[in-house]
Amino acid sequence: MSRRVTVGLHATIVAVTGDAPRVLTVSGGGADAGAPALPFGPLDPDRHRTLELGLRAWVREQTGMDLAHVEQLYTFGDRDRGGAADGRTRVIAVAYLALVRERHPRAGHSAAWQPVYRFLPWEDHRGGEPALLRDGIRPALDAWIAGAPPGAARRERRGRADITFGSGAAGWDAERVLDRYELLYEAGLVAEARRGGAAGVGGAASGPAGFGAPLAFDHRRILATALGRLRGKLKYRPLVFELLPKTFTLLQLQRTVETLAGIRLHKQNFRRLVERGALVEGTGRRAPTTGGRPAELFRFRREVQHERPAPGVGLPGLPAAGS
Amino acid sequence: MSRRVTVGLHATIVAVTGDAPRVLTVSGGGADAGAPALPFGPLDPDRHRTLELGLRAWVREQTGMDLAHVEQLYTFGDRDRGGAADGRTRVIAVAYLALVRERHPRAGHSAAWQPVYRFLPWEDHRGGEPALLRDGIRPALDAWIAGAPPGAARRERRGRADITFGSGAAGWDAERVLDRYELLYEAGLVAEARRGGAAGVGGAASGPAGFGAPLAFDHRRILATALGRLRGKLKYRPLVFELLPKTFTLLQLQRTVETLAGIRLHKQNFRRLVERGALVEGTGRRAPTTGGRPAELFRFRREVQHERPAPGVGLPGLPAAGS
DNA sequence: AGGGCTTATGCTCACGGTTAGAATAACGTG
DNA sequence: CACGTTATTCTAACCGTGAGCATAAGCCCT
Repeated sequence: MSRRVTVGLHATIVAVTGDAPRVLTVSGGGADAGAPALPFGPLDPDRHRTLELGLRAWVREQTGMDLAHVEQLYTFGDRDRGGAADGRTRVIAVAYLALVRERHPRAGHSAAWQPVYRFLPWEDHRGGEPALLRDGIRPALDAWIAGAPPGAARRERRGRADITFGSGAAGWDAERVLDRYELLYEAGLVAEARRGGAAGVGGAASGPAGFGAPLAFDHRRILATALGRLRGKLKYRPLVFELLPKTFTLLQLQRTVETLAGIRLHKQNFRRLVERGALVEGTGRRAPTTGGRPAELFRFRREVQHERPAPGVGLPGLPAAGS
Repeated sequence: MSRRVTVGLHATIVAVTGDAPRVLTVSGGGADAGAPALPFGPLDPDRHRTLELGLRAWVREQTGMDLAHVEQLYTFGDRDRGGAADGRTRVIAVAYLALVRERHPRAGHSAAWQPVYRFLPWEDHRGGEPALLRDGIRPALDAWIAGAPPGAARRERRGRADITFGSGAAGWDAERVLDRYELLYEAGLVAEARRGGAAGVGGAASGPAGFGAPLAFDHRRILATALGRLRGKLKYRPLVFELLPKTFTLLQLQRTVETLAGIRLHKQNFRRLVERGALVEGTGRRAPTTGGRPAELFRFRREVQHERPAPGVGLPGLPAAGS
């Protein structure tokens, strides 16, 4: 007995290229043959003065990348979360979210950018509700619901599915990414659940591998946490600008937000929000035209953070916070 | 070298009694002679299957209390955060927020309830802006601002002070509890900063001990994190009801929210919000009268969590989320 | 040069929720 | 029974959002 405790520092590094949010992965290890993993490494209590510095050091070593915006997400510590080489070490995972502007994987490292929606395909609603949700996930969830004994237990399952997947009166809540992943995990509809030992409804309903591509260990849970947090924070913090070049058109800005939020937004209203919120200022210049009237290039007004309490881009549903 | 790593589990246990939010403390240790501390203990990798179970075990042992609602707050891991007995152990602190209904300290333990606003007196705005803020903190912050070299550095300090303490155009943002504490820490205006080694403006401006009563280690930072998170979450999660008896009047509910938020609310509108939000349902019964027309007793409608995406009590400024 | 296509940008209108307060109801007390 | 106190109902002004129309400014084609 008397296991050791190790603290792992895990990075969910997100960028947006073209019309897809991407996450940086390294070639995975662990029980599952080679599912990709998030970059991580153990805290070195001698060398790392703070957790965040330790994280940056590991990321630089594994991916050759220097991180700008970094924030802590959550700490995972269940005994069965995996992540330990042997059974004698207890690995506590402190997970971080990092946003980077460009897409420089840097050669010589095994790191690669993967579309976030490969791992969480049910989260992308920009083209309406994904077919996977209608044809795959909802039926499988119905089976899971029907698998509970009638009465309170079944109503409980139905209520959770309705609220997290927006089937009921309330619509789709883009922020509940983690709730959805955890529900699928409990229902045995993601590959990780088989490893972890959740019961599930059996293999047939969800296909042999479960929905979405798996990540090593509990890293898909971390990714879900990151996406949910990011979506929530967009509304009241000017995070998008960490992902954009220094100047950009309003459509670029809108597309980046839509890409992360997984939903489409009304163009004119979006424009009104960011302009009225004084989040951006026009440079006189125009963007290289792409077929129509050329758009003006804007730049982020950093001062906003010292002017208004909660500057964000405002997603529908929730009215914009602050002022 | 080659220090050991330990994971500490820290509990911020909050209750509301009368008109004050309270936090459970144990008799402190550490460098500062006996400042109270939050209950905490190290993770035992053999006995504690999850972090939360470990936390519950420690709290039961130290205070004799069983926790209901528990959520993770943040993980603190700076090398200089204190919390280690000797210099050879690196203690990572995973902090939790717990809400309990009643006020049962349980004899035989050193635990005691302390008013939260003893440690963060500038956070209570129910009676208007506290005198301490006007006469003590703002002048001291002005001195700190003036202590920076003129130009960008000084503007930067002024901007931060304005936004966190609401001096500028934007008003007081109740949620920025942590920002305010950290600003005071950096400015050397809380006792812990002297221990930690922040520069500060000198003792005279802030009094010999700094503003507010100190806690051991970095526990006041944890408390600030907890209060900020709690205030934020009130708006979109029905957390208040964890702090109230099973039945309560609408005024009791309002007072509890006000107590935590540190601001006064408009009575009629508050009532409309919770009723329209279907957060509560009336029992036919009336409360024992306290001077005026007797109020109806209400109870929390747990079903709400399965009906609406973000049920909360709604604070002013922000429109109620969801639906 | 002009028509047609595409994207950018400006503007309006209706709706719903919030703010703030008046007005009324129901109880105890002197 | 008038009065003070608290509960509860209702109203009017205001603001932000949701949605769509209309116009501007480029390109490409004939």
